[in-house]
Amino acid sequence: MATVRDRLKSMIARSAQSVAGYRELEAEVKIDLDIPRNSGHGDYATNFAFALAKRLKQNPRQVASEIVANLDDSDGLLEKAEIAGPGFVNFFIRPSAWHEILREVLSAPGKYGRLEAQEGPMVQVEFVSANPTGPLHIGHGRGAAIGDVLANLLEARGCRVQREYYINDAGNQMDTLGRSLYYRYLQELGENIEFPDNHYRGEYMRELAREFIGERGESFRNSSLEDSLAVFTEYASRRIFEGIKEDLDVFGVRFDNWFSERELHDRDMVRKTIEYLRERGFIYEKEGAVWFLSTAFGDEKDRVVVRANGASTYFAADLAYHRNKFERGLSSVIDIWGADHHGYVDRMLAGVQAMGAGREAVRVVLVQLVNLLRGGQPVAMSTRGGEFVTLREVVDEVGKDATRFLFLTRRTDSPLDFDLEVAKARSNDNPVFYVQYAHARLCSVMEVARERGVEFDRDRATEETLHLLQVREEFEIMKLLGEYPEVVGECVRSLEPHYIPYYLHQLVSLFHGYYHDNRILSEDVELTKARLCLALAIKEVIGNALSLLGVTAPEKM
RNA sequence: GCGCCCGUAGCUCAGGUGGAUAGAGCGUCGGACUUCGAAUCCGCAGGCCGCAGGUUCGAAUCCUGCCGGGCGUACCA
Repeated sequence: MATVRDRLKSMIARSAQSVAGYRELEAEVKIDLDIPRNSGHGDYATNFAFALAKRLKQNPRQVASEIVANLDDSDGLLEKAEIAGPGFVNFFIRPSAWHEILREVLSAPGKYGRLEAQEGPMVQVEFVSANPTGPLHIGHGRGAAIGDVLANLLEARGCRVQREYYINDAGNQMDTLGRSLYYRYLQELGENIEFPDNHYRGEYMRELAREFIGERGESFRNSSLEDSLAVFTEYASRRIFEGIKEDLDVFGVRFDNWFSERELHDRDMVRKTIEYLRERGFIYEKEGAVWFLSTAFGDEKDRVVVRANGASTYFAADLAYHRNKFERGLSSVIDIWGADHHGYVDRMLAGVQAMGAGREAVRVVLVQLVNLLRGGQPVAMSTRGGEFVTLREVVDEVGKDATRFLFLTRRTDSPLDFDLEVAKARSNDNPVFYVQYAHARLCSVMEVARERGVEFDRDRATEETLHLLQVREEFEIMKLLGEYPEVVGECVRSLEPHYIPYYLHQLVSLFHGYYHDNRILSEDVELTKARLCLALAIKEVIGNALSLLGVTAPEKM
């Protein structure tokens, strides 16, 4: 069943068919429904007549009146439609239409707001992809939460989704990592050597060195760095990567696929990709290096793929990686990157196009950085520098739910100040608890209803019963429940999850106010049933939305 | 210097592809528990939407230029 909004929208579209000249413009002039701030302007309003009139060079009010005159409301959805001001059309929905929403929410537990799985192409969401050179920090956590939730949202809209993590387990940094462990190893064994600059000096490297000694002994003390580097590199990256997986698990993030950069090199995919691009005319040599002609697709300058010293660049591997995605049959890829990589977007999209994929085959979501604060003071966050707070520490202290909710309550586009002291100290005052409390409260009401022996069948509420819901707040809530699928859809359209937390806050706020002024369980048996339906529907939507966010919906707290 | 993102209430932030009187949370101040959960609710105060132009029936939203922040500008990853 379609939402009230969708039904109204298609009713307008049908009506507009009768406006001369609309058919030619149908694709360009979208029908947009607003919920007016002022309830005197109806339940929904559209400025559609303005847009259409402008294209047709007609009077907006004239167009509006034609649309209104031709509305075919065979379902009886409307109470009335009015033309207002210079050409707005305001729609007043027949109140009983809102009651139908409850039936829809309650008819399929866990399904409301979700679309049936579709056969369309798989969408891949690639996220986190942190180098295995240190534990995940809080910035990775934000990317993890956003990627995970975008994947959930896509699934809710019926997409098949694959979650992938790209492991940068190749290149200089791996050698640096191995050397870092080697030096810490020697230090732990009492050797008086200096730890070199520009290496990974975090405390976790000392711990790894101690564990290495425990497992592998001291025999590497006398072997040269050259001889043992591979051993240290393998050990460090493997152990760190295990830690990353564990941290993600604790944070409630799972992946379908872990893709190794090293594998690309081992299978000679980097060189083959460069040759592939060369055949297509996008590769040339200059100053001893091999260049990719990314300016052909709007990048500001061409990019090196093989350096003069013969080593390929990280970008070359990324080209090979994306080519591999296409070879796997993916036609829709969402890359989630830290905003500090924004300068990288143009060249990557150039590469995508050079490989013959459409520019829209890869969408890049830039997640702004997290400024970690402690009592208002910035905390240094460099992996090599050492002193930083890990995602794990934050999750252990603030909690998975609150951390995720905080990450998701802002546009991905917007930098985030995450103050540890504030997050910890106010943990009971966090917006997430406001929402969770409503859920727990609703569960509690259900429990009391059961104890009192209220007979109530969620699937069998009659129309007459539901129509007992006539309080203003009840209509507001039902109407908002009806908007939920639209909110999920908007998140997917914009690749912005933050609409969900804001929606939840709005819904829960209405509920708390309603709950305060009205008794759900009363002597009036039929009204009680009706209100239990409403309560259950609210609980259902809160639960569904929280599950999309990967936040638990507690029955007690 | 150039490029991308961003300037909205004291603070932290929302404000689909321009819509009617600008919205929350926190904080301040003042109220509401004998009841289904007060981790809640109700109310007051708080705004030249960075500045200046432009586009039009209409601009927080689009364009230009300033001012002020963040990030990026590697033959690093």
